[in-house]
Amino acid sequence: MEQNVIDASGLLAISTRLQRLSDQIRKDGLLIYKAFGIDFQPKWFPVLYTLYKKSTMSVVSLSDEIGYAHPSTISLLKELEKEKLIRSKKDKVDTRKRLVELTEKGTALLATMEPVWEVIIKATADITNTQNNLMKAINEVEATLKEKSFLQRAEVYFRK
Amino acid sequence: MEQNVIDASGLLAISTRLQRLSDQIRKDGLLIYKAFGIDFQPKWFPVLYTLYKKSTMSVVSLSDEIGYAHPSTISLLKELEKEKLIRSKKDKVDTRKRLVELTEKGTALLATMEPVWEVIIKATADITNTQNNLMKAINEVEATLKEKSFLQRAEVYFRK
DNA sequence: GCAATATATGTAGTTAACTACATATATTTG
DNA sequence: CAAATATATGTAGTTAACTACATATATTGC
Repeated sequence: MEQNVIDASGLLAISTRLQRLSDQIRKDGLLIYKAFGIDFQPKWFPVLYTLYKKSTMSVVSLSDEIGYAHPSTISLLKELEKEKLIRSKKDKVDTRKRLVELTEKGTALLATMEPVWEVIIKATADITNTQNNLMKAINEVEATLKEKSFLQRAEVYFRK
Repeated sequence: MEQNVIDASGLLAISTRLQRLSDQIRKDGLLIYKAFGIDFQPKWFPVLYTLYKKSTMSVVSLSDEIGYAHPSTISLLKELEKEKLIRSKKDKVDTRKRLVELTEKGTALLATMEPVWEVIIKATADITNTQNNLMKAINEVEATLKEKSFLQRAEVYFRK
């Protein structure tokens, strides 16, 4: 059981570790879509999946839903528009808003992806089905952080 | 218990979730160092901490240790050299190698950081001390992935 | 002991998120 | 109802990692 210095530093490097794992999973995700012959980038997933489930949304509500800053969403939408997977129109009631939806091509693509998602879900269940479940741990940590931020918690120990 | 579409997609979005959490923790980390009046960026942590523990290392072995691609390490080292926190010299045995070590300033900085780490360790223990322990979950998942990659696992379900 | 291969370092350019700022429209308030 | 404030979208520039490629030195194998 060799261990590197960063692992040994335990909790200190948690952010680094999370990022590394995220990266690894994303890259494998790309390979899986390729293996299925589907022209799809994992980074598109949050936007497309949300539109698939909610049909029409404004830019900001979409950003909130997927947890991205709105400029990130805008640049994804530009890319998806170029791919003709989504389109948008003005909201007639609130003209500030731009309403985004899947095109027929987009809907069709997502339909072909459903079986791939099933495979991904199974493979991910596979890897997270350990003593401490990663998805559950993330959910729990995010809930804990919502209650009281990391900084606020640190401040308590700081004063002691 | 409101839930957004991405959360509801469960395992599919795991990479996105990991990244978001990593970012949040990193930002709070930066605030904590600031609160302690320490001029330090969380991204420096892996390199500096490893040098603190191992004294002298080559660029590639350092990269392996912290799990980064070597160009990432090189650019961190450049930055740290500008800050006069590290220095480097040629290996006399293998002249390809550049040996990196902390300067006195670097060592001094890290010494002042030890109490901050304690606070960070406590605060992180706080947030990860949930039913499913995040650090343990990460360790377990990484070990599982080392055995057999995500793609290889997906391929098994693909064939079924 | 030289040719082929492997390893170490470095540079250039990419990526996918971010923050800060700008502008247009809606909503609220005195 | 006009001024002040809030919200929605968009642009520009930054960041922190990456991959691909280039070069120099070391090691291996015939």
